[in-house]
Amino acid sequence: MGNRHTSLKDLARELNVSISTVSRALRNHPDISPEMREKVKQLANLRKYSPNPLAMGLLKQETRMIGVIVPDLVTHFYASIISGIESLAKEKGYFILIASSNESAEKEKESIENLRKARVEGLLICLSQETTDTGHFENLLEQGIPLVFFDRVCLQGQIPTVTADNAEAAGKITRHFYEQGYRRIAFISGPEQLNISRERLAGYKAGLEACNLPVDPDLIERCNLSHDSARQAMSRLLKLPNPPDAVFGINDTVAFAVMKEIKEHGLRIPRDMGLVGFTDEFHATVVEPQLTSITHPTFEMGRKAAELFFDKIEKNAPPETIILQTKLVVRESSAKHSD
Amino acid sequence: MGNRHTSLKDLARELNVSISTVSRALRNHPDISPEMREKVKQLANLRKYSPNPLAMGLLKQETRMIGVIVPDLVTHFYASIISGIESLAKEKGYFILIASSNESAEKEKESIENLRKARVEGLLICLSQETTDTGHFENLLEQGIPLVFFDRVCLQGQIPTVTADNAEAAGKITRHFYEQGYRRIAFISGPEQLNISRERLAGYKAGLEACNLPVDPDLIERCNLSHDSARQAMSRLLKLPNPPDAVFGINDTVAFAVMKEIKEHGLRIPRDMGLVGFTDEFHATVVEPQLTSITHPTFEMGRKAAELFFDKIEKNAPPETIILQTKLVVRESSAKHSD
DNA sequence: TTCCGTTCCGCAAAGCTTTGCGCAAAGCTT
DNA sequence: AAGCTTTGCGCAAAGCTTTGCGGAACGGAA
Repeated sequence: MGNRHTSLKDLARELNVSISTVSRALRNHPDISPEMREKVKQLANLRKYSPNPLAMGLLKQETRMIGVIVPDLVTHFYASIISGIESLAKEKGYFILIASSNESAEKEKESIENLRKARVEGLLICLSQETTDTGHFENLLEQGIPLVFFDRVCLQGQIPTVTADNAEAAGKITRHFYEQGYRRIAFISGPEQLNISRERLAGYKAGLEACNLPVDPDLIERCNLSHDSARQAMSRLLKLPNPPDAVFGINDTVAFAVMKEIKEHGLRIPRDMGLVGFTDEFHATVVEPQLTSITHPTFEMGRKAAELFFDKIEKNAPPETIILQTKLVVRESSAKHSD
Repeated sequence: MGNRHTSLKDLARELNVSISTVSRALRNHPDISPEMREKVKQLANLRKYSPNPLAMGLLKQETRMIGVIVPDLVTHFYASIISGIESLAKEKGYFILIASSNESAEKEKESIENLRKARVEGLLICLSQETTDTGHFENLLEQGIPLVFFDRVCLQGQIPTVTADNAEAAGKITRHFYEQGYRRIAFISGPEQLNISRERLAGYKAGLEACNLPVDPDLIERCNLSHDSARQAMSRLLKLPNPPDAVFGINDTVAFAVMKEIKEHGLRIPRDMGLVGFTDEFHATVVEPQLTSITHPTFEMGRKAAELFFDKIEKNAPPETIILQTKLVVRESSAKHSD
């Protein structure tokens, strides 16, 4: 193979000194004479020595790996969050192990176990859509495993979390619709157990109230966040005797699916139907009409989540709840008055 | 902390037997009596014992980790490939460590070093756009580190690779344009050092020839695969005295950027300008008009790349070159005759 | 010359697992 | 009853690193 890395032992043998001497020389221990130190360092460079992280891990009882679990890997939203996590992890000399739950509570549990078996030092998790039982998280807590939730969270107060200001954002959207002249504003939400569903729904209702609009249960739809399910939800809205004139979707996927359904139904956006989504920068500008949306600070969300993790393991900081502010970026899909 | 995992030693102490007995009992070694085996297994279950991968790695000289380097993390294309890699890795009990080169040759090198330091057993790489020097890859080869390239490759023959059939795909696109009645077909390519640029360019030219169209150098543009650079390339094409009536972009990002530029220029797709991209399923249907495109089998590409890696480490298979067939999916953006 | 203090380095343990070998006790044969 | 095999388990090494402690050699001082 030749595949073997050079070890301290190799260097020691070649220099005819003991392993401890080599180790100390490389770490600038004062017990080692300057000449010896230089000799060792030179050879180490030549042989491209780098300490074996397995041995170090065993010794120090740390793996410098953290586990990240997201509902899926292929959505830009999560990819971007992961990117943020990775940026801080890299600075700290940590690697991240990524697993996807595929929105399944079962797979989420499985991934947690796998990552634990791999000896990650902590877990950063975005809940799967299905997750209702929080027992496995409480288990982790009891075992003292650092845990951070982002975007979709639970057990707030006990566990550090970072989310967007969902209620405020949903309120912004509703008021924006109102200002643009829309009066029957619908909301396509997600599963009730998700905090993002609940918070955005609450913000939506608060927004309606602020505008003196009634809350019409007919205008509140649910879907399971899949493309098809979102289209069906929109389809139901369109079949209403008194259909909405504006709708906002709870996330990227939903917004795009809704857009398609509206178009196929022969309605024009924004003239016949206003549309606003929750998404990150990238996708919103690709579609036509460009999507007015709440832009998530995804990269920052990831980075903050990582920060919370390191705060925990470095300073044993108490669980903090970070709420990131969002921006309503007005584009074409809600500009009723501009066309 | 309590954060410690139970070890064989813990089990051994609790059962008043030796560590080796515990180890053998768990591995069903015949030397151990059935009663002892059961007793050990029960306690192991109770204490949730799982072997320490660091210790195992040290012993067996394997980490069960593989490194993956992609040009970026946030593009659906790579995310989907990674998803494919992960699916096989998971089956084989391997974890993947993901790094992004950000299209920089420097960062690519850096990532390789980092992953090597982390003791990955092999590397699956999609070249950065900048990479011209292949020295560091040859180094890996000499050291006997399993290496697989996907999508953007080099050193073919020496290293296992999996790519799309780029030339054939580009030919298909060109002929499709011709059949739709387009006659001045432009191609926006990427950096010359990338095989995907060269192969698609070759296929483009061959396609023109097959249709008895001349190869006009004016119609061949290059960009650095960024959004802005692609738009500028398209802008140059539009300013030509004799501009194209169809264009195909070398990848997702380019295709979308081109689409925007065309629209902002006041041209209609597909009537005034045909457009075809190289992309995966997801994005093509989100934009309007829906994008005719060569769909990459991204997930499969990732999975195949992982297969080649395991072939190498399990059977020491010689470097294979896998070429995946693509599909031309005709949608709206090139349907000149249907509107 | 003897003793003490530096200076510089090696031994060994710990962290966890697997496995070849050795060893004791029990069971069997003659 | 003596000698053999089998059964069931423990010792120790190897894989790699760090670090407390012990120790040799050498210098200087008395």
